[in-house]
Amino acid sequence: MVESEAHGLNEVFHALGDSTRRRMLRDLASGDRTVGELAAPFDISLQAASKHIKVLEKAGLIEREVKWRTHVCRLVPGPLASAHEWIAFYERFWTDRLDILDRLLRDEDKAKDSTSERKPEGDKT
Amino acid sequence: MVESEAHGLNEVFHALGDSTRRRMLRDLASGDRTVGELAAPFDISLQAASKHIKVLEKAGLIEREVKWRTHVCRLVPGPLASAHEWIAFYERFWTDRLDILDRLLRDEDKAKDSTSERKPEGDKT
DNA sequence: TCTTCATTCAACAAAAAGGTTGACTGATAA
DNA sequence: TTATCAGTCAACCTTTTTGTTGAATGAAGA
Repeated sequence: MVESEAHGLNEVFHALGDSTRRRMLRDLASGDRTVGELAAPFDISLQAASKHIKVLEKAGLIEREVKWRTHVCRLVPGPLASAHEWIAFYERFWTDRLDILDRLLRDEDKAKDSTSERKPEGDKT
Repeated sequence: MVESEAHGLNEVFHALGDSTRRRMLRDLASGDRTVGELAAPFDISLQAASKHIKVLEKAGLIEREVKWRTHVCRLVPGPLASAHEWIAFYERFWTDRLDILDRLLRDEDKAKDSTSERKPEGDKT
């Protein structure tokens, strides 16, 4: 799992790496939207918005249903779940690590009090 | 919360949108690594790898401790947690939506058998 | 028939991303 | 003293991204 699913993750994370697109997803979370509706909040051309939508589509995050002249977009949950899993895995991984580190440091502090050098790790304003 | 934290998210998601960098994070999850060690698995120049590392650093995903000539890199959990939260929020949101949609469609199927067209939609905002 | 309208397509420009090579750094080992 | 060695910095190139404007589409409505 760890890295074998590199296929879609590039596209998904890339799609999420832009606030315009994240905003579009937010709007879509409230209900389906046409291309024009998705584009409306932004101060960019419809064509530019259309490209953003295509990025989301390519990442598989949304689908569109073409009802003649209007294209209705809708969220697709799958790919976000992959990204979610990826992050969850690593987050857990290094949360554990930090936990262990923390315990080690505490033990160390307890064992020897002042030896050679301390390695604070938890103070930087 | 929803979109006010757009600041670091762009950088974090962008950093995650590249498999080289994700692989570096994976390696870092097993323990701290020098720049050279992080670069080793890849068939790119050290300088290119150094740039990737800087992207991770700019996103706040890693920190480095410079021990004279060698730079030791270490994971930082915070930013990934933000990304995690962002995704978790939306995932829940539209999982719920799909759930509701599913129920609506099932009810609709049950109520009227064949009418004209479904038009789910249950929201505003 | 002719206009309308939502959207894409095409061509272009500017900026960012990702890669390369070459030069620099400066304590330490020889 | 001099070479080494990990890593950065700088300049450069190519590809991708993001935006622009202008034109095409083609059913529906006048």
